[in-house]
Amino acid sequence: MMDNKKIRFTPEPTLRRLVRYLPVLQALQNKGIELVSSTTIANEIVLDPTQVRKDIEYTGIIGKPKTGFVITELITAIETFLNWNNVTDAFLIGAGNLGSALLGYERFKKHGLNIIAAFDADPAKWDTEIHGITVLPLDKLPDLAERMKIHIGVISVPAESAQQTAELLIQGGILAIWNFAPVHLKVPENIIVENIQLAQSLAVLTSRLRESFTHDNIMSGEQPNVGDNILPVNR
Amino acid sequence: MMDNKKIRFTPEPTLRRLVRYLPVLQALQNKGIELVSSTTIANEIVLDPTQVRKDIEYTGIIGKPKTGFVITELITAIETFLNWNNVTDAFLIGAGNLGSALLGYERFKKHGLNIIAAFDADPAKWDTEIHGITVLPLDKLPDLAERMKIHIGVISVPAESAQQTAELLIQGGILAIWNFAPVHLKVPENIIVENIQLAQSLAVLTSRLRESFTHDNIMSGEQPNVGDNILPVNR
DNA sequence: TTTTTCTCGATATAATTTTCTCGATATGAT
DNA sequence: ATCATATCGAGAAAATTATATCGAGAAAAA
Repeated sequence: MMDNKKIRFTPEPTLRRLVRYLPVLQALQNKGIELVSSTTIANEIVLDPTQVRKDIEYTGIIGKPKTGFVITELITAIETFLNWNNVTDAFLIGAGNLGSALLGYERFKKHGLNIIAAFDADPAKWDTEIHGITVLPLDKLPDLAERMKIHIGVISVPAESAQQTAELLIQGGILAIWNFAPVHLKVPENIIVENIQLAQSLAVLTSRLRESFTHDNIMSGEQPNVGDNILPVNR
Repeated sequence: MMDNKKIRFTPEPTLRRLVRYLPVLQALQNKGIELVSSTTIANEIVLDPTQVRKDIEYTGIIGKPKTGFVITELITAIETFLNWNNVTDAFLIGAGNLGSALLGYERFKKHGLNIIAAFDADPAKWDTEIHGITVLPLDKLPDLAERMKIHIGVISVPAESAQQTAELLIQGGILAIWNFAPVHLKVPENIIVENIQLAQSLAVLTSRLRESFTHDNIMSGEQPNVGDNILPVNR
């Protein structure tokens, strides 16, 4: 299939920063300001102005020397770039604690995601409504996904059933999966998977906390505890 | 103080990968296997073996040529490195949909986090229990945090009140914040903040989806839609 | 008008992270 | 005992990402 070898995607750090620029821009807009410089944005979120300009370059917007960027233009360009102006219908699977919370998140619609149905394996949940969204039997998923041309699936099932849920989604012709289950999904390479791994995030937090203690201890000359082995040993 | 200029933290990608090694190791352990090579781990999650070795190096564990690493040793070392063997008590603020879901997550205890109390500004929620955890009035937070020497705060309040919640936590002597609110918190630099930004994750997903469409279109010779400006323009 | 100042965007440099290469070593096979 | 093989860990190379430098253009001030 042609040489689809190496298509370059936008770097993830850039995408994440673009999201952070939006509230800054909106706040300025609310103050009635029409123009913004990369420096202003950078100051607001502690970043390098050059980096802000590089990120903005991806959206295709070009600024003017001395004045900067037109805020409305920039907001629209970022939202378009992120595909947030095309709201896509999605299915959610797993109407447990987390799934229910996600169903209640109105905000997702502003971010291009509209969850229109939920699925669960538990018959007790079938035909109930959670935040206005009906829970359906899991086995109806592939057929419905295909008929409704659903492209995004949100997985909030327990770890054990995540893989088979993913397969069900793929069977239904889904293109992208937002995965909240703490497992690495094995999927064909054309399927886009974006993970929310709470454990990973928590690991960063707890490690940093340990590291900050450790560094303090080193400074104050205290002994690290047994098992505290901390930094890579150079030998 | 002293010269705490540049203490090097473990790279975040390394921390995140270490978390992913754990289930692989546990699965092998459950099969009765005692030794593992970096290649085996790497194959399991589609990664470079050298990278696996580099990551493991941080934990202080050293392997043996030809045989690899002792699985039990490695698991313990990773968990210790992540500080998951020292379970830390924490407070959660904001007992809404998401907050409640988080309170129901038993798994966090295995990851070094034990949420022992929840706080909310809404009097209707005071003294109720969610997943066995009592919800307390928000204004009791700073005093209690200080007296109980709580080091971690989990913020799951709406965006508008996140900053003031953070300040309340800091006032109570908290050291680290796990922030689920969609805002960038402004905190003193010694405070550790780890964000779960659903919008950012979603942005990666929706962008990739757009990019994959766009690339397909390019290949099939179709015109991109108006406003699809996609890739950085080289001029 | 001319000068000053601010900011863009192109290019260059630096830092970080990932991947590759290779000698050393432990194990199992001959 | 010797050889073949798998694997480690150190260091080099490559790739990616972030930061710094600087000429040019636009606006405001002199």
